[in-house]
Amino acid sequence: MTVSLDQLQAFVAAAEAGSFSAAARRLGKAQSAVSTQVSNLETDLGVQLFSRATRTPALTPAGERILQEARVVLERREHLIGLASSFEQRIESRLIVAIDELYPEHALGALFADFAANFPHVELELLFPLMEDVSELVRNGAADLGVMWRQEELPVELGFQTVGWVPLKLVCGRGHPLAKEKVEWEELKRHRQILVATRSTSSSKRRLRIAAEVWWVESHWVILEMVKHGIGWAFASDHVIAASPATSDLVMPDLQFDAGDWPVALELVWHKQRPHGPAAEWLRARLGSTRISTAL
Amino acid sequence: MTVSLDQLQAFVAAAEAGSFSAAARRLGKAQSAVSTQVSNLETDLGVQLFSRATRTPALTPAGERILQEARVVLERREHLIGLASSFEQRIESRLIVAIDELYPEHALGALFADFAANFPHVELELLFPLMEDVSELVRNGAADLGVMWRQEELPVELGFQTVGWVPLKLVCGRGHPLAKEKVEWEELKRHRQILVATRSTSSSKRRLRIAAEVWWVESHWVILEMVKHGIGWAFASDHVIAASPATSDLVMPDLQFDAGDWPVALELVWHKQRPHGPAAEWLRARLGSTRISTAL
DNA sequence: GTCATCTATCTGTTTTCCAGATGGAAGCTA
DNA sequence: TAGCTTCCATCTGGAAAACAGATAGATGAC
Repeated sequence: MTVSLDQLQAFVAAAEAGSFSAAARRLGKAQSAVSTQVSNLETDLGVQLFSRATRTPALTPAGERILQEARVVLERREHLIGLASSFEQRIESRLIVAIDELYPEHALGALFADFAANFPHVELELLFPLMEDVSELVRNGAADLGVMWRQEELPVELGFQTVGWVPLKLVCGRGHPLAKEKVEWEELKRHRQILVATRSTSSSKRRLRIAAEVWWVESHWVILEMVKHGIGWAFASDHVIAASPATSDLVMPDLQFDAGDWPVALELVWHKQRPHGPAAEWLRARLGSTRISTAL
Repeated sequence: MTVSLDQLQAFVAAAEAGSFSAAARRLGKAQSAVSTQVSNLETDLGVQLFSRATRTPALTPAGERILQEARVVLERREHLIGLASSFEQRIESRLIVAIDELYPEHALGALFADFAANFPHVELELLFPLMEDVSELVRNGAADLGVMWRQEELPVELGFQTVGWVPLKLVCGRGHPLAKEKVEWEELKRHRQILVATRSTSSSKRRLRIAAEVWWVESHWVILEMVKHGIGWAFASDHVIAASPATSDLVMPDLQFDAGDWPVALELVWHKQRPHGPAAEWLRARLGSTRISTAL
């Protein structure tokens, strides 16, 4: 009896993704590979993990229990790999950090000034990926660290830590129908919402969507321009609003159901398996301890 | 980066066995297979686990740390498999229990009478393996449960639980030089000791050896016969002494350094991975709760 | 110096896993 | 109800990984 980690990984991915096909897409494998791995695991364990009564398999009670244990095994393996990589105590020559544009830039200056003083020879690259999923960049190795919005679920390979909250404000143009007193929830639905476009297929693509009709735009600045021209309404953070030339033409509707601030949690993410050099560790510790203040 | 369980298993086995060759024998694999697995693990982790300065590799400090984590991963996998097998709630048709002869037989009668009443259709086989290692029998599946002496280390696949203590008494013949008053420790060393022979290569082969000169005999009864004839001295348990025809010719030396009883811990062992049916579970619980009394 | 034992490497074979194709079924929509 | 999309299990051919066994060189015990 073997029970390999690949089998457990396929099993956990299938349970979390909801189907073998979705798990295959997540793992970058063929659907038949996932199906076979799960089936082999059931044979090795002598237990049926999924019920095949419906089109997409559903976890059995035994499967629910085994799933918890499988997660633990995979986590212990990640921890072991993380421990191994901590032995490579060499300062990395290059560091790539992906930061969601929602993170207030003013907080970055002092942080990276200290970083430069502490690590004068590290070549730093900061990404502000608007059209890509930060977690995916960290996961596939294109970035060493990431700061992003909280997501419902992260790949098991990623560790995370909340680093603060950023308030979003709902804005529209002066002539927009929402630029009046006493705006109700249903009215938001009826008017076009302009959202940030991403090329990711993750659930983050649909974050903060409220309206039935939406536009997708790949630029915060262009979004505010469109809002100014009354094409629709949008969420934006304070520092983006303050920096926009359209600021004077934007108004915040008088929402009857909310104080007007929508706090969004920002999280630092890293890959558990990837070697953490002293520079990344330093930055991670600082980002983790430098709480973003909602009062700028 | 993969890091498979087979790699971790090879690594742990090598660390515990002291060499790749010994690990290969333990795992039933070719030496080259273990060597390659460990080498691949080092590559995958990016850490050197063994130093190759001497003939047999020695753990590096990083290897020591990783070893602990590897054990945890393997243990979690065993636990998962054990959980899976607990879902097979079917009473087994046959049960094989290996019990070291040191276990007092009088305690077995009532126990198995209850067992027969509770599981009338289970075919029971009791082994009293004198020439074989109980733990090895359980490990390779020749026995479902085992009762044995405590050992320095058990294979990771085995679970264990202390079930009691059995006093051993030191005996010699009436005409033996030790059959006098005030026997010192050094004198035990100088006279031949007769030990139980096993065909196992484990450390249990050397258990309780004190004297420089020893004989190995594959029978408790024959050992007492030889003791009776003054060939040497030996340890024996009360119930073996009481049942031997040589009883009246045996004396217990007047030890100056000890009360005369050498308590030996008996342990119940089982294979974590093997499905535990209700019968085995019942027996395990009873053996675990029925403490052997030193006062018969 | 001899012998036993160990490790790393190599080779050929076996086993395992993979992607892709396919057929059948479930579920959604018009 | 028909058509379409999506999913799963199975099959096939190929690739990759792991294996056992052989071997050379080195270490260590006697």
